[in-house]
Amino acid sequence: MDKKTELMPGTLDMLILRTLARAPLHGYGIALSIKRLSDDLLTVEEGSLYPALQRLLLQGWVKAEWKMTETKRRARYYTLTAAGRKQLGVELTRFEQMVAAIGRVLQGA
Amino acid sequence: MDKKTELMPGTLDMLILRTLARAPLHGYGIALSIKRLSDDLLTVEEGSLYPALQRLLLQGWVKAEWKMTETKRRARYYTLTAAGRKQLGVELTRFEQMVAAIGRVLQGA
DNA sequence: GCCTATCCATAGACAGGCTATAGGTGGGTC
DNA sequence: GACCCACCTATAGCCTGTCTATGGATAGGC
Repeated sequence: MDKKTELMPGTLDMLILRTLARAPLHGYGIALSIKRLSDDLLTVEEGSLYPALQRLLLQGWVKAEWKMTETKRRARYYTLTAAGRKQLGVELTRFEQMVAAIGRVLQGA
Repeated sequence: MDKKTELMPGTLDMLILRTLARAPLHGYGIALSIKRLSDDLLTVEEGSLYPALQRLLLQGWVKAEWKMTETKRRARYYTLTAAGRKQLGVELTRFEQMVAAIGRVLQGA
């Protein structure tokens, strides 16, 4: 009955890449950043986040290394690669096109 | 390698409801309408369209009846119900919120 | 007689997000 | 000392939704 998705399917990779384009971050930090910037409207569940990060690693769009956080915890920091930056561009363009196209259909030109 | 989706997942039901809000149509006509209004950017495959229509029927958001087209063909016309109109509103609101939220994340407020 | 556009519909594959679960640490409170 | 909260990673299995691949049928044009 209730459509409960907390994300727009297909946009998660783009959101992660965009977040990492600002600065390297660990998974938890990425989720927090997205949540905060969206005023709590977008919530990235762990079960979505980590598989997504695995995908991005496999594609070579991000790389990862273990570091210590400021709070002295072990955490895996993800960094955008050059390919990742390029991919981000592709996805941004596609997203904007899609939204524009949907807008035209909704509008009923 | 190639992200090939012709639609933004999760938006199809909304697009169909919006299309039917203008006038009752058969499946093929719905697909054409969306394709044209979006300047061919959004293509609704049959394998997506008919399952979607079944969903909408089950939810009671549209009803269907067999009629003849202007070109003398048997075709199943779908009409928006009151509940469907309400649902369309819900989905439109949600979509706009989502897009706005994503925009904020991309922007990096 | 054939081809294209029009029309319906389903089965099965597949991607991606969600639920549920599991485990570990630093720092504060009672 | 026991406990809880915030922090942090990760996986298995489910579910929803879209795509691919089929299958079938008819009207009209060439």
